[in-house]
Amino acid sequence: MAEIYSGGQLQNFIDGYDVHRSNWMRYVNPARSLAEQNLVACQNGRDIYFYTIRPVEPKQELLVWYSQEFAQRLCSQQDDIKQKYMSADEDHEPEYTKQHLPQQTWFKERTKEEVKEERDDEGDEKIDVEMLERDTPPDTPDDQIMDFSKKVEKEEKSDRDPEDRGVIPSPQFEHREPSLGLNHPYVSEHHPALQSGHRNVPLHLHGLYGHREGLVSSYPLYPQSRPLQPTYPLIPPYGPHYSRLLLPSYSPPFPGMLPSRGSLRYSNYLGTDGIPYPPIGPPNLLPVSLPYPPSPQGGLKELTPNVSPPRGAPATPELSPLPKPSGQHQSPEQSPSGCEEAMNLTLATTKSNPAPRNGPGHKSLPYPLKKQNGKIKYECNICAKTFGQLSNLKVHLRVHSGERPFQCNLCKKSFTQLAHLQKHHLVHTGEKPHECQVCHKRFSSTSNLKTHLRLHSGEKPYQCKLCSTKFTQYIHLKLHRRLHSSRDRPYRCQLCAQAFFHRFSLRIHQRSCCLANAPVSVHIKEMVERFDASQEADTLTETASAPQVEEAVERWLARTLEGEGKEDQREANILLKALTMAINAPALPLAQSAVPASHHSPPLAYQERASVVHLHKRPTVKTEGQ
DNA sequence: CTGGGGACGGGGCCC
DNA sequence: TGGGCCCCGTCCCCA
Repeated sequence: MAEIYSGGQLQNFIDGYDVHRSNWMRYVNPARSLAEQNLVACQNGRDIYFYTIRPVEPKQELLVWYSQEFAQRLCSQQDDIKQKYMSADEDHEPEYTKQHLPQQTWFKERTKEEVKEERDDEGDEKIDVEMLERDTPPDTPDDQIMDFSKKVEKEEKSDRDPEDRGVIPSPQFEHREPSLGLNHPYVSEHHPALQSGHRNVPLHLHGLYGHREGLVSSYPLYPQSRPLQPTYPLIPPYGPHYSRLLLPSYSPPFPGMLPSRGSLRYSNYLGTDGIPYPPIGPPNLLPVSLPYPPSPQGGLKELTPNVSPPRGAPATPELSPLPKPSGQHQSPEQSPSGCEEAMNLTLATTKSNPAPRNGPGHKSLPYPLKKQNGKIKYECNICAKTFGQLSNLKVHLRVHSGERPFQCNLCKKSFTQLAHLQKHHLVHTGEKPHECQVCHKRFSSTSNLKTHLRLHSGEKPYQCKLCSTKFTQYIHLKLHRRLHSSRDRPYRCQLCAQAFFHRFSLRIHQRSCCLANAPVSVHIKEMVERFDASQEADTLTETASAPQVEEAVERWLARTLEGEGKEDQREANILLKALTMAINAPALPLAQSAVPASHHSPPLAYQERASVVHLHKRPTVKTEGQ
């Protein structure tokens, strides 16, 4: 039997005593061990459901696992029940005595006697249903739970013969079929709302997670729309099959994602809100289908959380973050009873302080605060970077700590942010949500789409400052820059150590800038450098005459400033004159290079105009160093 | 070598 | 407080 609570009030109970009114669920055996379990009972609204936590092969017995302690508690509660009967409301006491007292002893009597007659292969514990007290909104849509049934139905078509006790074909878990819930045996005919005799039944077989555990009060934390949560400590942390088959409607969107770095510690992730896993991404990002390779981590041991997730946490931890590297582990194997111990650990970890954090960024909490422009800034104590919000800083700290809590189970890549993992998953799904409105080519990210759009707009924001070649992507500029740096520049200035590809470039450099007033000749110096690396300069021989160099400079300037505005063209002409003067200036003996620059300054006007050219550079063009 | 696309990292900001 | 979304930037691969 099971009690159904809503809003903390007992609404009804489900009694599977009468075999003629009960359905198959009353016959499901308890598992003898956690590993044997393949069913979990849960409450949705007024109904109790079983759902599978691992694939169930044909003819395989369905087993709901209950802990030893739970069974003992159930038995010990019989005394409590009797006492409650004695003190029950007078209006109902007679009916209880008449109608329900036999059911109180049912657990003991039936499990040891009646059931023995019905079944040959029984264990000692005979508990049909786990009692849950989930305060599920009555209007919770059915499709919010157990959508996996549809998948299962496709995969397994097997016998639905109710007489085939314990060997329950998966389709029988189809939640849309009312006859498959545990409510069916009795509630339809004996619903307390319809039968006054069943109201306020003082049964308190609360089970593992009754009020005495102090956990029920956390349920209202879940939003109304949040679907049913499984009874967590009864759910072993199985691998991929588990995540695929279970409650996908509120499972993470990408079943392939399993935290696999070490063992799971939900308490670390839960924080204070009790929400056991990250919200699901937008529906349009859900993969249509996913390959589902078996977990390379193997079986239960590797995937078993060392600390059970808090009650109400989902059965699917795929998108839960990986454990922080600093926590202490305790595997279920270490505990006398993995389930109960896990529950206790959960309680302890959720109530106490989280595990201390190690590593950089975690030492000097609380985070240092700065005030900038009247706003509080949170400063990273590693790199001194400031953030407007503490949450941003916390995410940032993962950069220093190396923590990458979100791991893709398909390729084992891990990420610092869930969003990155979600974006990454598009690699596996092949989904490309972003479409170019011009050519309708699709891209997986907005960034890549934006880069692509430059092809249509002609925008080339990255420009080489040496040869003025423009690129649509920065990486192209960087690769291009290697061309300049990889070549030998044999002609080096004795004054500033700047080297040039061409002798005439060095000559222009020395006559125009190195010997000129430094503040105003910087741009000239840069222009000479760019010209030196240009294709126009490459076409010249080292013995080129001054007019030839002048002509090359003219061509280069024209090409460089092609498409620029009139103002830039005018400035280019002035710059050309400055360079031309330098080209045609008499050769300076090297000894004169030591002469103070002011003695050899080019006309001031030229230098000033050159600076103007620099100012008129288009801001959208990013050259090196910008 | 250039150009194009894919993938990913980091951070800002809103809710 | 943390998730979600968005943006920018960077790197890699390949034609």
